Amino acid sequence: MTISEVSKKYGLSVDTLRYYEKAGLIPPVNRKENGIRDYTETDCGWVEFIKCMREAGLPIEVLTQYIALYAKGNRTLQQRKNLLVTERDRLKERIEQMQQTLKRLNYKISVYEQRIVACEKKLLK
Amino acid sequence: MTISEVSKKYGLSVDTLRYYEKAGLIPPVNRKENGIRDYTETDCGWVEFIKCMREAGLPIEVLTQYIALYAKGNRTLQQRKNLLVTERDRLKERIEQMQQTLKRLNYKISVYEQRIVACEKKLLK
DNA sequence: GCTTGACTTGGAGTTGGCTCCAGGTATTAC
DNA sequence: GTAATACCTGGAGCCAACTCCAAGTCAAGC
Repeated sequence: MTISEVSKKYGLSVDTLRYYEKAGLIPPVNRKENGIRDYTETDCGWVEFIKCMREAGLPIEVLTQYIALYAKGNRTLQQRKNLLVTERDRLKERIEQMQQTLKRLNYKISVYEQRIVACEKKLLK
Repeated sequence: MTISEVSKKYGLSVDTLRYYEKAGLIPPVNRKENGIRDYTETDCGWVEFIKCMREAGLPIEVLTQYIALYAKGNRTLQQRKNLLVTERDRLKERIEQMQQTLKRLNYKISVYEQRIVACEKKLLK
């Protein structure tokens, strides 16, 4: 799979895909003899994973670390797990806070609705 | 209340507080004759509100718009409500996606736990 | 009356995360 | 064979959101 196909498939620009690889967010992508990227299923899997994690707000630095640990093989299982736990907890926190804010926005909107109705009544008098 | 007191109270740097005001994220803060900021309860309320919205990821530009509409008075009620509804919907979307990612991380962590246990067993043999 | 410390401003600098560009190579289409 | 197209690289540029800095004002304490 070429880079532009992967780009379309996941909605990431080719620049972003190359950037992710250079930055070590995904393991080095398979190449053809001429040096052109030829994404395997596995490569695509990484792209999808990283896209998902980035969208949830995990910082690039952390993901880079994760991939670096992954590259070191089985002896980093525990460290990788710890990293994921830390990020999971962070994410949970953020979600909870955002849920509070969602409630607040909903309440604020309902107050606006009441005020708008009240305003309209006034105008009709 | 001085800017440094507000800074401590809400955990925002004084630079950020001034930046927020200059950028129009909060309405102009009350001043003493000598030009020094003297935050009223109302000013503090705005700071708290904006802090909350920023933490939930609402962009500065949107919040600036909201404040600009607010400054125009009652005739912008509907527009302000619309803006809040848009942002509420966006936020809801983001939360749902993050919840998916949270699940995924939890699953991934559980797989790691199994693999770590398996590894330890192997070593004990 | 002079130092200290908290405030003021405008503007420059930084960070994270892309995004764009110039210059080059390789394959395909005519 | 040459033009178009898709890829490559290193590095510069850009945007959002702060963060820092220099130069100045002012009140309080010694």
